[in-house]
Amino acid sequence: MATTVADILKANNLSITDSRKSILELFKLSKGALAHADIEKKSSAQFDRVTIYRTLQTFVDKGIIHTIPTADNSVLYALCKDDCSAGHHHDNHVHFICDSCDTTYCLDHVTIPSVNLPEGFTQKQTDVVVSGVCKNCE
Amino acid sequence: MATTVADILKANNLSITDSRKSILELFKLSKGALAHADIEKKSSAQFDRVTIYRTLQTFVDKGIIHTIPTADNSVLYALCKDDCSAGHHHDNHVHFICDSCDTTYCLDHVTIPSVNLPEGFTQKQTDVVVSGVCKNCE
DNA sequence: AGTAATGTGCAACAAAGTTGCAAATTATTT
DNA sequence: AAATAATTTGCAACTTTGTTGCACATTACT
Ligand SMILES: [Mn+2]
Ligand SMILES: [Mn+2]
Ligand SMILES: [Zn+2]
Ligand SMILES: [Zn+2]
Repeated sequence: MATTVADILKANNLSITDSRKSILELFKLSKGALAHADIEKKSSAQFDRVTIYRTLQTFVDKGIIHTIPTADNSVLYALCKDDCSAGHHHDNHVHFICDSCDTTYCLDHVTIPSVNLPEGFTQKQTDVVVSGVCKNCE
Repeated sequence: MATTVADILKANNLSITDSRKSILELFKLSKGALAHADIEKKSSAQFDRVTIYRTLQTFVDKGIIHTIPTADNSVLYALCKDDCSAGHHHDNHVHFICDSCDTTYCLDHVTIPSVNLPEGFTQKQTDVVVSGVCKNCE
């Protein structure tokens, strides 16, 4: 019994609506991370820009998706596969951006390496974004 | 004989103008990275928004400053201290963002750890952004 | 089915970034 | 040191991206 998108919404105390179902479905079907613009294009039904913004924000708040920092400072989102919850993300994995096909992957099994900070600096969170060529493009 | 901002501009074949001198000076005096908005505020003389955009882009192109990816996807810039040149950045250092004072540091002496990518993925560049509390705020 | 709670779309707005072009500044040549 | 050529600046106009308030629609609850 695979978890449906409705299950996920229910588990997070979110009303089950068309837009949330469609957008969450998109994430489940997508190989890589999605930007706001991708969702506007890919979703068969047409949702208002504002609805998409709010849906994404809600999903981030609930720990359903996480944002990914990129070198060109575009905003990307991907499903949380770790056990994230409202207010507590712990997506401690490396992200990979393919220079060729532009897909952004969550490398869920590549853990964040530890970093030796100078005296006086305390680490709380570490983001690692690697770019290069992905396995489909090599 | 310290290198003046004019020297840096000259070395990069850039005309020595008021805005470029002021903005470059700002970077030299600043402890941390600067956003476009910081420059608009901090520069004593008032420059047009467009001039600031273009100056920053020129400096990035010439390898004088580099951009820093951030979790909240704001665009930050900092001086390149490594031997970067036009078209060839190699700022292989860790960046640190203080959650308390919001300063972003280039940790020039903390080298990027290596990451074990899955089969088929080729690494070209790695960005590491650590957040936490800096030495001034602890 | 009826009511309360929540979410959506629209409109209007704000912020961020881009482009073309004339005027001003800087560099180069005489 | 002028004159000229090359580059840069500021303005205006525009695009793109993101935000907010509110009436209406949908979903959840009794
Ligand atoms: Mn991820
Ligand atoms: Mn740096
Ligand atoms: Zn690829
Ligand atoms: Zn600090």
